[in-house]
Amino acid sequence: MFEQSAYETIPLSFYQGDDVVKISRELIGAVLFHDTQEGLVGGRIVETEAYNGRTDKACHAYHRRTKRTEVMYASGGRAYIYLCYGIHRLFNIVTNVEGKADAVLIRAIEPLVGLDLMRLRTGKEKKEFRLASGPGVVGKAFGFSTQQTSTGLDDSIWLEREKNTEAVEVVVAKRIGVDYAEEHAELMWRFMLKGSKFVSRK
DNA sequence: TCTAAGATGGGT
DNA sequence: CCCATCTTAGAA
Repeated sequence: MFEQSAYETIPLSFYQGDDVVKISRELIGAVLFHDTQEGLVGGRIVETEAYNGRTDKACHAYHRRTKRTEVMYASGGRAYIYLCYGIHRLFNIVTNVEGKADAVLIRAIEPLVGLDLMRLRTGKEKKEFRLASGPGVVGKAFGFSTQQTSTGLDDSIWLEREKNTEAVEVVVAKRIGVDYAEEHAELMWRFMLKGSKFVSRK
């Protein structure tokens, strides 16, 4: 469960670090919130992927700077939300300093707050461990829209972490759905909370 | 302008 | 395996 007093909001400075792979790993166990008129939802991040604009063929911003990816070039601590396959809204956290296009894709979440609202958004029959077990359903359960891209993570969308950082066991793996990235598809840049049943299915 | 393809998910 | 669905990037 979520014991509020044991958590603190992650400051924007955290996201401005220069190692997106390290940040991706450190975000495992953090709690993501989204407050809307419909209500508050929140949950523990159990799966992430790192994308690096300068060295990574899988990254949308690899050797290009377009209208869609412009937000990735901003300083860390904003949302990058885009439409995938014309259907899904994928939520990313922009990292690094201005000019460096890095981001962390949030792939799966363990629901903690606002489960009824998540079920309303994703479909009544949803099992709890499938409510946000994939980047597409994370976007759906949390009610993200592409218009929120570039929103700062210090307002209606924010993250919290435990004050006394406990050792979190993290599993490392290849990223999903990036076969087009050739040799970079092999990078072990996906991170999961060890033993979590809330991760995306294979 | 035109078009192919995509950091997916759910159903058959 | 198949397909929904629509923006975006890059080509023409």
